[in-house]
Amino acid sequence: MDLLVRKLAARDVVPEDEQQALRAAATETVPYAAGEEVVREGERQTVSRLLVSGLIARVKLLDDGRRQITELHIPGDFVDLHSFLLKRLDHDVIAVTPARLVSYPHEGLRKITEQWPHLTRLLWLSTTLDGAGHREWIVSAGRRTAAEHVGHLFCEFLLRYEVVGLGDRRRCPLPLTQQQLADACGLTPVHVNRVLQELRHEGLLEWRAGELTVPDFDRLAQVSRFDPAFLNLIREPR
Amino acid sequence: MDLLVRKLAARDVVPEDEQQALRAAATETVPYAAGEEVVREGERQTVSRLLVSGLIARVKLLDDGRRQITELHIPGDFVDLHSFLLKRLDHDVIAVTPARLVSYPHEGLRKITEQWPHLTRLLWLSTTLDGAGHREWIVSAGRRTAAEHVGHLFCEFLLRYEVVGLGDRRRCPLPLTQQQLADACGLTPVHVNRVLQELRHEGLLEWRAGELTVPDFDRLAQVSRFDPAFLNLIREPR
DNA sequence: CGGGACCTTGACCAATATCAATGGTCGTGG
DNA sequence: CCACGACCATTGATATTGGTCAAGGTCCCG
Repeated sequence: MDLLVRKLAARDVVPEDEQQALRAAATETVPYAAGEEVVREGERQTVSRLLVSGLIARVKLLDDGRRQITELHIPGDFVDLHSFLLKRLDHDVIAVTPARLVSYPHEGLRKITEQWPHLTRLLWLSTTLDGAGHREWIVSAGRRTAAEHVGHLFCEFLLRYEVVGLGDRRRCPLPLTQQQLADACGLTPVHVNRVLQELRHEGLLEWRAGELTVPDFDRLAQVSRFDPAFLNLIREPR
Repeated sequence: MDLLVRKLAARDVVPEDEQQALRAAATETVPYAAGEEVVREGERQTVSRLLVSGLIARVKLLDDGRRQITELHIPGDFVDLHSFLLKRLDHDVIAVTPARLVSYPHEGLRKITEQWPHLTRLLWLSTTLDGAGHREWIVSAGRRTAAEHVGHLFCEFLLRYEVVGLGDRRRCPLPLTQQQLADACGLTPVHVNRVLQELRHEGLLEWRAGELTVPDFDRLAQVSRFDPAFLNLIREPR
């Protein structure tokens, strides 16, 4: 919850009473094991979930086994706030690492939309930030080279972890396998491996034991054509 | 406006008083010429715009000229409702054909969030539908072949036009150039051309004079691995 | 000590991009 | 009414990126 407030506070003021209203809407905290499914595509949802710890992926599957990760969530992210409105998701949500999620029943979220218009707008904002992230991924998949794509994703991670105070632009957690990174980038694990070697040889990054280290963020950002504008890190009234 | 109601009514009941509240929030209708810019990336917005006629694209540009269309809007779509919350967009919005857009000042939308919680949720829903569309595009760019990608986009168009009553699953407007289609799919115009020939030779589609004709929707959907679930065409309380 | 998951490497291949030309269509002005 | 130019579609030859297949190698954990 605190992490969500930190994330929202990077974009607007979050008054104390709204923070309390949010807190009041939460029910239990549920732990998941690595690889466990949190939400299955198409099933009717009655709660949305906020990630407290761990890493979560939204995964879309094609019938012949092809898979694409469409978003990776870090602590402080609502992993399926959109299920409040969509009711049924178009994708699975799975725990990449062990994770803990706090439930927000839709009933309580509905009450928030009836009593807390500004808080409602902040939650709505949170889903539009997801949308902006999606658009950036479309660009990466459509028009960036494999190396730019991987580098861009890493830059995104560093800044998002920085926002919630769990990393900075030099280092952040990145507990993924190369296979999973490939699924996020729409590449082959073999090719991801080659791209990583290239980036490592150029001294742009290190990635070991689930932790990413980038000695010179600006250089990686430049090589990857990374522009942080899509993160909408501007504090103003919403 | 009627088109927006039709689009929303495909997902929930829209009471008459909410329709009126929406209508009251609109101000003027603005015409745009083909190719004209509607919104420039990064500029502060004070209104959102609903498309009444024509075709609109959201375009992201890289500094070296690469361009990616991240969404195509048909009548009945809010082209930048997300600017109500983001205030500054991460992309340009341009008119592909001559178009007319109705303005909804953010001030009026804010009032809606304060007085019409259910209508607010419907508008929020509308932006999450955009998000679901984005995810499908990520999959297309990352894990579908060029032919599947193009075919998938065409299926999406047919169904979206059907929802607002401006087409059906046999035919719909598609006033794009091959270059623009290439920018939407992250392909080269040359390759898009070859893919189109292939699809045409297999009798899957015709596309002339800005109109798409698909003799057998199910066959194209199957070939393209199209699953309409992401369009969330389910009528239920939100 | 053994097995499994993950990473790495090499050889080869396929999908798509690039480059360069040609031809069609349509609106406009002479 | 015709000629021109602009934009768009098409085609062929060739290049490149990233995929496929297959074989180790490493590391961790039971």
